[in-house]
Amino acid sequence: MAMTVKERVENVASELTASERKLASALLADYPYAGLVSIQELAKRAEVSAPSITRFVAKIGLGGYQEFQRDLLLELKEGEKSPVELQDRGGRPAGGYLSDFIGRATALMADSAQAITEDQFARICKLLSDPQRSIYALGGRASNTIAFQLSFHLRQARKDVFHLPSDVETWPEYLLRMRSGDALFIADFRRYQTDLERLAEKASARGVRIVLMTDKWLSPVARHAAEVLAVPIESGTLWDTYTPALAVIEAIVTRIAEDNWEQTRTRIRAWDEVRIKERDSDK
Amino acid sequence: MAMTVKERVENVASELTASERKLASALLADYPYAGLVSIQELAKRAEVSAPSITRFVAKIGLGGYQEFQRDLLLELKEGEKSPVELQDRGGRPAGGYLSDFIGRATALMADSAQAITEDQFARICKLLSDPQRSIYALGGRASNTIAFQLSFHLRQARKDVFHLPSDVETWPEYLLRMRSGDALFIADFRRYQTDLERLAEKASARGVRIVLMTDKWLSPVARHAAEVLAVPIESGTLWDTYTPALAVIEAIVTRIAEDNWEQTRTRIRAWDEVRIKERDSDK
DNA sequence: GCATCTAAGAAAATATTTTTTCAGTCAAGA
DNA sequence: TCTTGACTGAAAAAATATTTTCTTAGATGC
Repeated sequence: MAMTVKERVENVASELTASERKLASALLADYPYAGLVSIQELAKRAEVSAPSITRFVAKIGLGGYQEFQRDLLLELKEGEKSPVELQDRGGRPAGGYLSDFIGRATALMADSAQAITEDQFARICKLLSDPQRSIYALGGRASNTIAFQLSFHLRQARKDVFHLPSDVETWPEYLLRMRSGDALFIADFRRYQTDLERLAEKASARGVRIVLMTDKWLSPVARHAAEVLAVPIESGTLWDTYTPALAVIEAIVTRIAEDNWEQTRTRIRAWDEVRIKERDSDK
Repeated sequence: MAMTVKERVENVASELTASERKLASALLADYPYAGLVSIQELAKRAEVSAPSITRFVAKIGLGGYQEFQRDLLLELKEGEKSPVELQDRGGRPAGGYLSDFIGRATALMADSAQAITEDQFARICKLLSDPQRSIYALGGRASNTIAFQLSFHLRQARKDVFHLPSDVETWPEYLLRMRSGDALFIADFRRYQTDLERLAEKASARGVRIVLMTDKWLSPVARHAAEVLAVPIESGTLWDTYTPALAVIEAIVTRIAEDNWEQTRTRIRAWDEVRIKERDSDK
């Protein structure tokens, strides 16, 4: 599938029949959108019959109209990404490595604001700040640090925040402690961990509301989740970045801290005092 | 068709059910392409049933899945033509809390590319990838997670990476192990921890090269550091964000992984194998 | 002018997709 | 604890899309 549809058409251009040429013109005139409608509509627009299209598609070496459309769609998706997004948005194309990387991350982050509605954001903040519920959090191997950022800051704003250790052995203990209505925050990006799905399943069975942060391919945990935060991350590539995920998490904890400012301040102060006392007693 | 599909989704966001929200996330995470596949495929990807999609489409005020796809296609076609409009639509200036927050973070991140020269970046990458040296890392209370991101990924690309525990008591042990020429990565943002400065001082005395990541007010650790990465962070405010710091760290580890790709791949594979074996023996 | 062949569309057959119906499940409230 | 109501997905039904078959029209060579 190294060939684009357009290339395929050009390759066979010389051996096309009259109506096939008509079709090719119509397709190339509004490429690739013309090919993304139903075969009948395309037939009408190109003023040929549907069977001619089927034959045409076979002629350019594709298995059928569906495959043809799938290919066009993939091209479209790819095309959008590389030339436009990577160069245009990322700023200096000839910049250095660092500014290049940061350019990409910046673009992705801007996207993440789009991918999550304010409504969902508000709902999740409300859920995680509800003092009636206990909050449990954890993440996958690489994303655990991100999840930890959430529990760390959340702990400053409210009580009953628990971060599950990575060690699977300890999970049952936490599971038993979870009560219906509690919330479990899970960050899981590719490559997904089956451990997490099992955990989610059991927690979900106990009536725990699961908030999942994942990438666009959706972790299997999504099956059990009440809320899915899908952040746009080029997860799985060497060019990974978790910055959009971090930004969303920071937005959540900041919002919660703001809304419960009095309480947060009190908690931080109390916490500081304990820390200072401990240190003094060390001396 | 004055409304885009995305707008429609946002309009009804508050009255969506659990699986509809899941669907909305999946759609927005890969908008609009996610919606251009068959209803069944979308159902599979979003982990909901096809009927739920039909109901969802009706809920956002469209006549059916076909109409939904037609609209998405039209948007795509339009959007391609005028990038200006796309930008206009996307970045609501009067957006909500989340987009506001992300907007700030994005701006800060763009700045951070400016604040660090490519030269310094390259120097640090070289230092941290040098197999002759051992690498030690840690961070302050809040920034430890960020530092951890560095040691976690660095560990995949090379040997001899150690993350110091938060517990001060254990530090002397690590200090004694450090040798002249080793590198110590410290992340320290306001409010600074005096612990860290003492650690830096002792390490520095042993000939350890210290790389400091801090904010523009410069942690006291800077005194002993060979390299200071000052990332623009509104540290100390309620509106904190570590995203620029994370971006820089990710850029560093990505660069190092790329430069030592063969080795990194080998290490990751070996690592995976051990993990899988462990899991198997659990059974 | 006739036979023959290719190409194209109509219609039928097939495959696929979309929608509706319906029964089970789960959470919230009495 | 029980009831109620809303949500959900499995399965069936309906609609639609795609492909195949078959017939006709037109071109070409004899």
